[in-house]
Amino acid sequence: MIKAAEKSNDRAVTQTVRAQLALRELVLRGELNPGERVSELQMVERLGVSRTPVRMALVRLEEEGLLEAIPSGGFSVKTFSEKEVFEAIELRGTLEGLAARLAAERGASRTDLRNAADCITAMDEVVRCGAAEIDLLRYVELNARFHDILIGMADSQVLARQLERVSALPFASPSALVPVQSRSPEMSYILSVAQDQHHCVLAAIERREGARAEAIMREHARIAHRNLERALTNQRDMDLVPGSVLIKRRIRA
Amino acid sequence: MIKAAEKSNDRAVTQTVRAQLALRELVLRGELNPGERVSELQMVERLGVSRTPVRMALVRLEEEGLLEAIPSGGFSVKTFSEKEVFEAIELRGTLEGLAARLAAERGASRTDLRNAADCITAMDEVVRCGAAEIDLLRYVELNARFHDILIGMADSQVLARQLERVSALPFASPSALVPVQSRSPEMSYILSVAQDQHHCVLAAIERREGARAEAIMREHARIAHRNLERALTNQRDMDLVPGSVLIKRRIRA
DNA sequence: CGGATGCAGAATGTATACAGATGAAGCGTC
DNA sequence: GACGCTTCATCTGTATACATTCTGCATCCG
Repeated sequence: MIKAAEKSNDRAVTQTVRAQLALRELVLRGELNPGERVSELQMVERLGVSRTPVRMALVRLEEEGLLEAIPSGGFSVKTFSEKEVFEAIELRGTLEGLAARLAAERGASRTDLRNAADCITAMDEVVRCGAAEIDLLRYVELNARFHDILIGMADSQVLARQLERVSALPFASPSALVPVQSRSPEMSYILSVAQDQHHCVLAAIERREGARAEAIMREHARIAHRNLERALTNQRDMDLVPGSVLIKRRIRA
Repeated sequence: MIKAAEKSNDRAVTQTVRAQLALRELVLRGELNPGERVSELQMVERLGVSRTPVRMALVRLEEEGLLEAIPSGGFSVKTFSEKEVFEAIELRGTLEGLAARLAAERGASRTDLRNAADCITAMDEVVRCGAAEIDLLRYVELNARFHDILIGMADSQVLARQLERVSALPFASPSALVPVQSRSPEMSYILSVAQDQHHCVLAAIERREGARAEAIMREHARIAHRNLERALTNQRDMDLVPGSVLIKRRIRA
């Protein structure tokens, strides 16, 4: 993936985009201290592009929510309280709920329904494996695809755009917290619950049951809630949470 | 280069911010043809700042949703279908519903509750006037304030930020479509319904009735829905809709 | 000893020059 | 007369120079 990008970086990919991707990576990997100012000149020498693309990237990452404007000028790496992370997940659940309801009320296309069904079937196969043998990476990939298809079924550019913004916060994206489950003894139990919700929401959409579809997606997001709670109490599980370095942790007993 | 008058005017306001405000105004007033490319150099001579601030403003307005990136480079004025406008309003309703629910579940502060109550009381006075004498401008102002207070009661930066984004689309903001009512014979009727919803949502929040508060705010947004439908069928009412020039209208019988 | 002031360094905001690319218009040929 | 090619103008993307502002530290005064 990255190789392909580098391969064609001479033409299609502008310096601005490259700077944006590289900067995001730096922020998410915690190589820039949270709360600290992001110096343009330092980024110039670190990313190998001039100030103009760096500035563009900074502005875009601020809009994306990963950076914060400093009143006196410039940007700093944003930090998130535990409360904010929970709220971001809740927000995603609400928006995905809206997407599911719209899909149900408007009616999804046959191809969308079939794609979603195929996706669920593939996940069924992954989950059916013994707990020790589960291909979590594949599950994460399929899960992300299912959520994308769902958003597509709502057929709303406006909503899709907003959901993109929420999911830009790495810990709020649909499958961000799935890996945390891998450390849990209840993993296969949680997975089958989540998977059942996938089945149910698709059934609800097919039957035009908007309210039910919405409710299921909201509850579905609450699984991420629970996973996050687990990660917050078990220090070592935080490694599995993307962008965890941005989360300003409270002291816990 | 900077004139003394402008310098004293606002030293704090950067050229970028000025360009952003001016450009947004140009777009919203329809002085830039929707769908057309926004030339940087033209904006330079029209806004009186150099290319750099213009570029910054363009990027920010794209993130804001008023402009659209052209694949080959540059930006164009975005157009919205009627469907998208309805969806934006629905989205705002959903998010405000979430805000109301959070406010109810978490409990609002006494000062917030009192401010909201005061705001409603002031609106009551405006609405109580005879239909012919209503100070619509004041109602719009109070309405906007009430919605702001409500968002504040949810006490969620993440949610507030998202709502800001949705309301950036001018026709989706809470009181954008109120003026359309002024041309309606049912104005005072609609106003009192909306006002009753204000009363009810506040009561629900006070009593910690989250589900009810959420449902009310969703339905509250549907009033904007109805106003928009009116404006779309009555050509002349479209003048009252902010940013109406961006709406790509379908042919209607 | 503490606080204020002034200076130096750096960082940002802004302007502009340059290069590659894109799109259109005009000319030539079939 | 139409189609295609070439050329040119214009635009964006990028780099860099300049000016103003902010920050941090050291020094000086109360």
